[in-house]
Amino acid sequence: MVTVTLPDGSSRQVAAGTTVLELARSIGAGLAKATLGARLDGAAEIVDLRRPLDADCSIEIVTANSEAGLEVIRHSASHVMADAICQLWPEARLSIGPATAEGFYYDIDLGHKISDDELGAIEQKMAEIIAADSPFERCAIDREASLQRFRAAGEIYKAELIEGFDPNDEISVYRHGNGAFEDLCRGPHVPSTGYIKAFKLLKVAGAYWRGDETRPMLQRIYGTAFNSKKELQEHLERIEEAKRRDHRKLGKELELFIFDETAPATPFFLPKGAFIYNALVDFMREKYRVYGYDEVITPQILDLELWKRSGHWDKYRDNMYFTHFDKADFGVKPMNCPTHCLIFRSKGRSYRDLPLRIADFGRLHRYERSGVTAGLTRVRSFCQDDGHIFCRDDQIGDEIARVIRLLREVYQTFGFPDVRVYFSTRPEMSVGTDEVWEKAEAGLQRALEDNGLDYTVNPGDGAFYGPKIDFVVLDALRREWQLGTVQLDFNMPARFELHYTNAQDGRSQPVMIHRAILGSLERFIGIAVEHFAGNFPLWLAPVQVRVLNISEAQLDHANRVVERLKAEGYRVETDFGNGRIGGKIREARNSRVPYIAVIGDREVEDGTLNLRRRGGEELGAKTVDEFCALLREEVSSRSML
RNA sequence: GCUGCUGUGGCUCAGGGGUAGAGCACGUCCUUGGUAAGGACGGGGUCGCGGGUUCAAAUCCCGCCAGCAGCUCCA
Repeated sequence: MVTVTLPDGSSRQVAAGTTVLELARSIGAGLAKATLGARLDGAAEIVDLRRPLDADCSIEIVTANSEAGLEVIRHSASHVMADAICQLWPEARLSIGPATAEGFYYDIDLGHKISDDELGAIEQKMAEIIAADSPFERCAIDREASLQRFRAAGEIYKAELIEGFDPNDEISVYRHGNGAFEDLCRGPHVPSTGYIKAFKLLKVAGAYWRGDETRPMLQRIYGTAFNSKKELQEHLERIEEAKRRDHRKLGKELELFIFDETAPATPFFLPKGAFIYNALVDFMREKYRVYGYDEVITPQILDLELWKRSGHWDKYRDNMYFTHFDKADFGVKPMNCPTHCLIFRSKGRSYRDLPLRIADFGRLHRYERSGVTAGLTRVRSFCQDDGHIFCRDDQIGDEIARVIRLLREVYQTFGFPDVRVYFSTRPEMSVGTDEVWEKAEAGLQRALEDNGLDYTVNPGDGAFYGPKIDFVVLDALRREWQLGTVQLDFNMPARFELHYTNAQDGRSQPVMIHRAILGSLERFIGIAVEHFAGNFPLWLAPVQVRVLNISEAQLDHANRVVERLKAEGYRVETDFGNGRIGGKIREARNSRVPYIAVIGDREVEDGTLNLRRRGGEELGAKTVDEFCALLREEVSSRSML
């Protein structure tokens, strides 16, 4: 007998060798039916429901309704898809096919290029396999024998996978369709193909074998699966909603920005987009006054010597633009930090001057490989809400805490309450000694812990001059976006030989904290467009009010109202054309103006505006004074209404 | 950069070896209409760029450029 402990703390005695499924059945028939596998002793991996329980353990039964259960379903769906593809194209060679956060994919090597139009045929084949409801069978196999077999079958990817496995681990394959389909796999899988209730194939794209761009490119077929048709439908609708909110589409429709072939990956901000850009800068400047930053303006193009000193020539050259004139070479700045070091060095500094916080909205240029740019979220020219803090060693903790406070305050304003934190350590391409890096990494880690932040470590993902903390927010569609960053740097100050006079009248080297809150304004605007679906809060909306007339009879009055609103500082647009009110309302709504004000004879009569909010909410008649008071309050509170 | 796909009026897209189409937008006129599209008429495109095949290329082929979905890389 073995003792199994259930999540509620109770325990049961079962005969050794009892399977997970049998245990579930002993608890209840309903549970047994829903069981897909189990988590033993809190392990990350899930075991098969046919796994015998040989020793005492704690067990958590995994059902389809849990995240882990969904993963099992998706993983099984990827096998079914692979089976379908192999049936359609028997020459296909399989590599890997895992479940992902949103669905699953399978990377296959196939001479025939699968087009999106062929996904339907694959889905149909999958539906047949699912309808057959054939059991998934697990089978442990011998390492050497299986290597031979996979090699003989030309399954070079599977063979390579086996070669990489720990020789002590058991190797297994899963079969379904009465052995017609077999795939190297650790499992677990659903009991039979019929458990896959709702799936959909989404797209096909290229992916390098093992993510290595020097290795062959395989075809990756993406799909998703859910526990029910309803959940699948909801997921597909989320995808549609994301498409509707795409900032590239809305940016064009709302006339925020354009792109042109003559400047790849570099936006042209139209008046409305430029307004938002400037409003964000103004917003940060307001915060800077409170948080003690001094703004500077620094050169765009600097002598190559500077970039050699900073380390950019060595470690960042591939991302930089260069130019040549007056018999000298120059680099276009990809970062502001070196110029800020020059400012620090421009006069003698005392420990009393520290921390020195410098902010810069300078334009940066970074060469990005052609395939990686996208809309505003990845561009070649951008502006960060950049800042560098020069401080003493003993001020690091306070300064980072301050940045985190500022960051939270800013994210709150935009309705990004959930922030995920990533801690990135020394990358391969880096400057400085091990000792300095250890100190910097320890410093940041302490700051994370002192500020009570839960974080995930990204080993080797730091900047070339120092480790960093990245702040990732979740938008209205629960998608992750990286915004802020805090980087601790002992290297740049050393390379620029920065120093200040300490209290003992000696020389000390300052520490440099690189930080950005919004990240790049370009990316932030792109994210904000999608987050708000173009419905910017009043303070950020390029146009706040659109005034419509019913007929020409109200023109004089309407013009006076518009002048009054403009005089009060509001951004007002008019539609005094000869269309009908229904059409004007429709256009105003599509333009996502926060307030629509209608003026007809009635409003002229009693000196009011007939108002409705962007969402459709009718506010009825209000005097211009009342309306201004309402606007004033909504703007000053930066309401998210 | 790699794989696949795409490029036709301002926008969304149809067409496809024989002198370019729709809807929306735009302009003019009619209409002065009370909360999601009133009507009529009209202007506007060397079909991304360059080469090739052909009697003839927007259409087929090649190259380049740009964009899209991913991969790899990043704010």
